[in-house]
Amino acid sequence: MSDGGSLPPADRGPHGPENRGPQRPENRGPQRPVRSVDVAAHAGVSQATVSRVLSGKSSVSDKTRAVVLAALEELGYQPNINARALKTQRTRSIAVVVADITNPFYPELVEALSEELAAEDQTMLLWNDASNGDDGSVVAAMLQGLVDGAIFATATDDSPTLVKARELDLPIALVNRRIDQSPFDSVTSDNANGGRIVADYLAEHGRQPALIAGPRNASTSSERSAGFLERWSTAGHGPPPHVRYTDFSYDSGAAFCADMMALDEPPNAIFATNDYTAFGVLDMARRLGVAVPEDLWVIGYDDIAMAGWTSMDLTTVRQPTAEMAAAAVRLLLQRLDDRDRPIENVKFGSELVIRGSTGGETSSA
Amino acid sequence: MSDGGSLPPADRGPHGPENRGPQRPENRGPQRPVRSVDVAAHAGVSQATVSRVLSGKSSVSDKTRAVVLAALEELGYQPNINARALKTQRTRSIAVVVADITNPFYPELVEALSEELAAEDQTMLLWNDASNGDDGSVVAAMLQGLVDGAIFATATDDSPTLVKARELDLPIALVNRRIDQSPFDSVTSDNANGGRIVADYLAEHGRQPALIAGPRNASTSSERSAGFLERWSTAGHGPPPHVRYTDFSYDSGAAFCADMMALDEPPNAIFATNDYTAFGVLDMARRLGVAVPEDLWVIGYDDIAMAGWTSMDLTTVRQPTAEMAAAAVRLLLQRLDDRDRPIENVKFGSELVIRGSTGGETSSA
DNA sequence: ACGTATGCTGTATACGTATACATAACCAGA
DNA sequence: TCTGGTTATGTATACGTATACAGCATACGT
Repeated sequence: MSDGGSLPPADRGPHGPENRGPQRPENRGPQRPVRSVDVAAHAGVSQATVSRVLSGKSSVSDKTRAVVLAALEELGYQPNINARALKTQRTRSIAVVVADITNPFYPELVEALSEELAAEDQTMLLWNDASNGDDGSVVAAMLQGLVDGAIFATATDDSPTLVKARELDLPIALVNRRIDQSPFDSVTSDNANGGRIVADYLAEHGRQPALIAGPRNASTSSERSAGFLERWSTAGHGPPPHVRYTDFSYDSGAAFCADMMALDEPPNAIFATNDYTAFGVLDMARRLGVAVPEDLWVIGYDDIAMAGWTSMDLTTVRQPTAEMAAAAVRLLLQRLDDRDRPIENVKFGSELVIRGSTGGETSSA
Repeated sequence: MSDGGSLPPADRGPHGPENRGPQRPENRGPQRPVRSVDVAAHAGVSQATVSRVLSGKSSVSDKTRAVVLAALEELGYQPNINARALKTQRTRSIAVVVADITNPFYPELVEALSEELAAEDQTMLLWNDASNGDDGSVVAAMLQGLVDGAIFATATDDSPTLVKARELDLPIALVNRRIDQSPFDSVTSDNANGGRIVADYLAEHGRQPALIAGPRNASTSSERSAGFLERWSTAGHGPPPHVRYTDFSYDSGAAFCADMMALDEPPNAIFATNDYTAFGVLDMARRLGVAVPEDLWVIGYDDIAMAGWTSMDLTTVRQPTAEMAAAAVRLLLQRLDDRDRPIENVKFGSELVIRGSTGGETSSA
């Protein structure tokens, strides 16, 4: 004990000398936070012992533990996250990267991720970034120790960020989309099979579809359309469909639908590789007076909540968003614990959900 | 100089003695991050000088600055955020608290907040929490130094979190909703006037409306409905409307519409205090075969993107979400710079946007 | 009795940065 | 030439925590 006494805070405030005198009833601004050393003084132990009680990793006698716990409670101790992170090199924060939070699929995914992370006592930092973090900010955040790892929901095959992250061997998990030859843990659903299911379903009912997909460098888009097109051609379901690769937006769906309906021989079904785009298709059909499903079947992918709305009533392929989010969080946290574990690629099943935007049941299970 | 030499890293790795020998082409795991002291050694200056160059707050000779900048670049230096935060007591991180990210109004708001914060070089931590952070996690995050401040998008009058935050005088800004006698900076739109506009518009066209609002403890809900109801009664627009206070959900809108249509004398207009709920109203009308706008006018509030979709085509009151987000960020950052500045309550105007869910223009400007 | 193992606790230190303080170099004015 | 004031830089320290290390007490075996 070199410094006098053992009173908790003292005159450490920014106000100068003393804070004595009659206490004002007003708030005097934010008090100086109480530190573990204050708790230690209050409990009559060393700071190290307080730290040991907090971490629980080291042995402390029951009596001491009780005293410390009481002091923690009484002083309302809150650990300084930054000091802890500096010392441990762990933040318990995870970045979640999403390209477009206004696409309603992502709020659902983000909500699930958020819950899973909270359950693991992790904090979520949300990157809503059209460039997918390709400004380098996500990598920087990891290198700067802002976050321990990142979950990418909208990875693209050619993402510079992921190239750099791979070089630096940063802990990253992909969810929803994966990338080729991925050196990253990933959680996806069986997109190719989802595409096949749709192809079979449409062929079974003698429909001649068109396809609107997202960009080719997104696995959700490429796998769903590849599965769909491959099945369509190899199974001899009919003449090749019109195909367009764009983005995943509502507007693109609307534009595609308008273009298709303007053809001499318009398709009588449109498969969109995501629900949000399918809504654009539906809305344009509505505007053009094209009857759904009589004259046009519409199928989406994801089964977001809005797909079940009366106004949409969209047949779609469901993927288990919540389970996928949980798996992604699990994979990332496991990797943080063991950087050398083998890469794991989890794939969930997917399932056709038939609603009013198409006209018939399917015979296959 | 007490420690030998001035080589950057050295044998600080977890691998033991030396890292010499023929370099392996494989990645050797994440390299030890380079610290300011490494940069200093590389540049032949002291760590303090590197820090001065980085902060720019202190004078450094042009020559030294150039050398340091070159070293920073060459070594790919990234500052350790936690160490910096520990020293400065500033994180440059802001919590954004939202009750339900799947309500499509919030992704739009969050996106705007995210952009504004990024422009100010702040990181956004998203709290998606049905309890509005009332588990205490947001307050804890601030006390623990995880974030410098917080923006609440879904404040409620009786929120324990805000009570505690007030006691602790934590830097918080409210956006979208405000609370009574607010000791917090806030940014809202003129909700009461929005309600009045809707009342006048409906009366002008001889409609007899019902009202579905969110909870009473949300200012958006209470102010919009109060403005609406007060104007309706004081202007002698007609008999008092049916009113229900629930949550802001789609399902509540649908349920309310069903209940209203089951009345002996159903209203021929429904005003919902938010778009998301109005969609539920619209969808139930569609399901029940009630013609909109012929038999039922529907009006929402917020003018989210979906309100403009063909399937919704919803008349609504627009509030300037992006501007509000920008103002909220500005207020919070100003408060962080000066904790004693007077509370500021910014209020934006709002404007009726007439679409197909109602049948006529308005005569008032 | 001794020595050794074990459990508990305190002391000292490190994490990486920002900055107060000291000091040296330089320059202008007399 | 000396003095006083800048400017530029280095040295030392603090932020709050976790933990290696050492020391002490107790328990246990012989």
